[in-house]
Amino acid sequence: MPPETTSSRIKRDRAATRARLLDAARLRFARDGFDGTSVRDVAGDAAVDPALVFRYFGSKKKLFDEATAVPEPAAELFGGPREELPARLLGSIAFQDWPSHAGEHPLIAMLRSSGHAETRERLREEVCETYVRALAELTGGGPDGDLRAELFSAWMLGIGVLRSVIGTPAITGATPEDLEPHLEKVIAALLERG
Amino acid sequence: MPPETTSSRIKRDRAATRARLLDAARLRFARDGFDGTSVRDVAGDAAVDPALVFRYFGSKKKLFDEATAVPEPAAELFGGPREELPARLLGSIAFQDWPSHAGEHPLIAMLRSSGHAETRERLREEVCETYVRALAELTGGGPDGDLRAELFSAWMLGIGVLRSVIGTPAITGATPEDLEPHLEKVIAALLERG
Amino acid sequence: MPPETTSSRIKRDRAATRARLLDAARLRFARDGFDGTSVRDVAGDAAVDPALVFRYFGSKKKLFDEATAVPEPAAELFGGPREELPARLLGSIAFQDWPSHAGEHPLIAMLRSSGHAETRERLREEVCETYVRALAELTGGGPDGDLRAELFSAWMLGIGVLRSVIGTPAITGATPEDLEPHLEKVIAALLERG
Amino acid sequence: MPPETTSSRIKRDRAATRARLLDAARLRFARDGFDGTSVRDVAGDAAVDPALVFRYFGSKKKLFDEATAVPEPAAELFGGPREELPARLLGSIAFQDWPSHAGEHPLIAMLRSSGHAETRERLREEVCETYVRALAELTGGGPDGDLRAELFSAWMLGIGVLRSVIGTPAITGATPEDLEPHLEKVIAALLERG
DNA sequence: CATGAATGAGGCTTCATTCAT
DNA sequence: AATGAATGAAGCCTCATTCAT
Repeated sequence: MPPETTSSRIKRDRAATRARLLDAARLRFARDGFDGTSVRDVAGDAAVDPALVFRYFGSKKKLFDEATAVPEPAAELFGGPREELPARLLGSIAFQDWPSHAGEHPLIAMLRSSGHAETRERLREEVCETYVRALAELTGGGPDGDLRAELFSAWMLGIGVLRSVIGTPAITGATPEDLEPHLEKVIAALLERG
Repeated sequence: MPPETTSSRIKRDRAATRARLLDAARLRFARDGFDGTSVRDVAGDAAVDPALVFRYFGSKKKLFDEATAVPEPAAELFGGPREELPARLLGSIAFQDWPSHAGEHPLIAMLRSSGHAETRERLREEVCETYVRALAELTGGGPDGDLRAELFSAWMLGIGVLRSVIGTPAITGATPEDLEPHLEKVIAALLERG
Repeated sequence: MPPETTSSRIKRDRAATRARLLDAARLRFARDGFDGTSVRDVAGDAAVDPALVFRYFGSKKKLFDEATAVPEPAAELFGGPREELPARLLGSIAFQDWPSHAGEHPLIAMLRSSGHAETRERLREEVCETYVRALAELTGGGPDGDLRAELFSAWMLGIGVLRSVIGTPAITGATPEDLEPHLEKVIAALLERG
Repeated sequence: MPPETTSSRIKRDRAATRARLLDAARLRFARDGFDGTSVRDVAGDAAVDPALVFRYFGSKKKLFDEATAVPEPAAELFGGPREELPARLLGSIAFQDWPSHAGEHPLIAMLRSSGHAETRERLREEVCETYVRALAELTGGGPDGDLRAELFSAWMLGIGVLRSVIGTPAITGATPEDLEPHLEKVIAALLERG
């Protein structure tokens, strides 16, 4: 019997335990929010003693921060051809499955913890630095370029909220193809130089 | 002193106390969410013993339900000329001051407690029955009329979120006049018969 | 059966419960120090739920502060004839039984929690404002009057420590009469104008 | 490379590590007391894994016992001329810097952990066997020789407490020269044959 | 033998809720 | 019917200590 069998009990492996805690935390925080998640919950999901949360992360808050840290700037998301950026963003927010975040886009999931000021700040930075900044390049940069980029971001975020959180029927049942023609029009209305 | 005076005084007090509790609860729940609000907070704001919350409402949850029950459908909102409906809705979500809800629109405030399934359900009903239904009348009712109405609702809700919760600079600083031209275009893009 | 029988179960009486907690805290803190005492211990001694400690005192620290607050300036202690003051002070520190403080003088008991800076500060104030100040009046006020008053206070405190804390045999077994002649001499050596 | 080199290196390391742990423990226990010191603190100061504390000493308590064991009776302290013994003792308690004990005399430092019965017992032994015994030789051995020796020890200990723990101003600012005349008088009052 | 991952008990504190008066 | 004292569960976190590697 190979020795890995023993070690496959997933025990005594700092990196693995930390990662399991982080995974569990991402899921719980995404689904139930910061207040709705207890350290015991997370530790239980990871099949680990709650004390390890503090050993590895210092506090519930720091675990939350690390678990909800935006992943890589999604290089592929912003890498492709410019004209397709809005479609890719919308797809990422509304249609992509994020198994690590209970299925939702991280931004949408973080809204669930927006009662905490710091979470709001992180949301603002992420929306401004990533979405608005990238979209503003498409607006032709007029005097209201940022406003239009924000308005388009608002639309995408709103779609995400209606689809993932509130669950209105039409948007929830829609496919990317269903949305495509409307996306075109809204792009034309908000993003393209007026 | 006639006995009904006493009893009516008590009755008025009881009703007044209940109302004060509801007002306080609305404010707290809107500002801090369900989890961020304690029964003692609410009772303290109403200058009332916490036990009365249970006497009058049964539980914190039931107080929440009653406090966040959607008010009347805001007759005036839907009463005016049809063409101005989207502008009125957007104004209501993004620009109106709701003193009873810590300044925010009730829908936006309820998002703060969307970790609770029942809150989500109530949000869905409100969005569908009120916003989508009313807007669908403007879409010409094509096969995707509901979808377009939802997409427009998503935009308005997203604007509310970006303005009240996340606080992105351009939308936060915008006036109704700033938004007006964009509103026109998005109406044309989503609501008017394509 | 008189109604007091029911209320003699010592329940539902805010003042009495608070007092019982305070008594239990004084005893525990005196005997085991701040760190050696848990809120559960105190509440257990008072036959009360631990949560009441926080309801009535706010925190363990505040309970400690209130429990170890110096009682009245012991009017009788400083009221009598001046020449007998040292004897009365020594008696109070070394021989008086303080049932509220596990038998020890409060100052001696507080030494057990002197790991906390605030406790040291309170001790300093008490020693300076009460003992040194009163004794300095007996020193003839020479340039080193305060020093001699402190040196005499040190002697009394040391006796208290040896008797109550360390338990050296001769002092522990001594009676006030045994100490009297030595007291006279030390008074002459330290307090009286040299 | 001969094998004993390796084993002796290890042995030296083991001894050195043990010694470093003891030094760190002495310092921490002296400064913060038993309860205020954690095993991790000590191990951290010694730059060593906390588990070694248990491997080398068995428990925190045993580490404490060993770390606070009275050092050698300080031969030099008791070696000089008899008449100067009280002055040397007082200097050792009140003015000597004990870098191994955070600056304080070990007896004073141990008072900080006097909540533990065993610490008190060790304090008693040390005071009796060392101080009282040596001082009793100066009392002329009358019937109350031990009592007078204890009373003088109490004075010294009290001075140490007021100076190092409580920090009363006059004693804290005093130099050995300031104390010298008072020392003479108290020696005459307590130690010399009456 | 040394390392460090893991643990379980216990600490302080808050909260929704119940119960005696 | 109203008050407020009391409660018990749960929350976050720390610590001494053990156990696998």
